[in-house]
Amino acid sequence: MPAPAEDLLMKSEIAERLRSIGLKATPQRILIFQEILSREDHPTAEAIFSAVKRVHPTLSFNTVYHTLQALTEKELINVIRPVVDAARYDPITEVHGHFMCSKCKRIDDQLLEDPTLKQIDSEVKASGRYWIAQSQILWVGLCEACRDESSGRRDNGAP
Amino acid sequence: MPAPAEDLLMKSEIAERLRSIGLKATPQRILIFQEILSREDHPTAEAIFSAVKRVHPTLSFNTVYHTLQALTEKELINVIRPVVDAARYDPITEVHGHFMCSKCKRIDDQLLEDPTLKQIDSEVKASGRYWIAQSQILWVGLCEACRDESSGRRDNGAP
DNA sequence: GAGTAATTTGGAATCATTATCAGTTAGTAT
DNA sequence: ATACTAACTGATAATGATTCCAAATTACTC
Repeated sequence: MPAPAEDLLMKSEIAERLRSIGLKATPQRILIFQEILSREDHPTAEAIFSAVKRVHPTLSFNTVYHTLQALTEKELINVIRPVVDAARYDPITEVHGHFMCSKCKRIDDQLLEDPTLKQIDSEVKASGRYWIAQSQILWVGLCEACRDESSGRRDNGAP
Repeated sequence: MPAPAEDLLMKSEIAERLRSIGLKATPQRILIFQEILSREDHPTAEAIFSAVKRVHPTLSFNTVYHTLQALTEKELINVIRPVVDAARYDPITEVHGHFMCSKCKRIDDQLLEDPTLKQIDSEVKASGRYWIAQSQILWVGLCEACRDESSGRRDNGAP
């Protein structure tokens, strides 16, 4: 069973996408971008680094950082800054919320059915008082598994 | 002209509030809590530290951190983790959004007139899949002043 | 194919935050 | 009032994430 076409962009397509926004299509960048696009688990820079390093052993951590910065700046990916822990990266660039479990550090997408989030976002953007580059909506707490596990005690995710 | 009563809690009231949630009312904590309550500029731990240090010179940075953690945990204050930079603290604990200028680092409250934010928040909380401890809604971009200043160039607040 | 500006790399530096631990203190019981 | 104890403070050190630096390399343009 072949992977759905939209799930996996070919290297050449990714290269083209990088060039189109004025970034050089280096092998490192292509691999890093491909890695992010293939994941739904909101990986950290560290996680992306170790995944890509497996196929490109000379990759430096610094390159991952720079690439993530560049991609974020060009709005090809989205960055999440959780209340605790390192930044996470997300291939979905349209406005949506996230839930982070402060215990297991998992981040889930929080795609509400109704379009309220998007409405609020465009409302603020339309207010014109600011030029908005990024929106982040984040809930922090305990996921079902961690909540059951630690019944009684509560970790509220304070810094 | 005396300061409005609600603007400035007396030391004894603050002490009482600390004790009521099981925290010792030490002079350091009272001063730190008082400082946060008096400010609307979402100060960093560092900023709180240097303000309180002026009236209590032996205060350590560590104590500020611990106190902020304790107050956040008990939900007496709110913590904001911006996309860039250090954590900010906010005396307003009810759900509201924030806007952060990625250039001058200022954070403004984003109190939308309609109750949509609160609605979304209770919706997610009510969904029951998670135990929510904290909600954070953050827009990052350029404030009016910084936008005008840097006409043409755009800083999108990437990490 | 050569030139050039962007990119990669590794190491070191910085910044925010957390841990350790001995000494001190607030709140309580005597 | 005094003593007790758990909680708190403060100095220092450690950690973890992110950024800076400068030299070597490489993708893209002509």
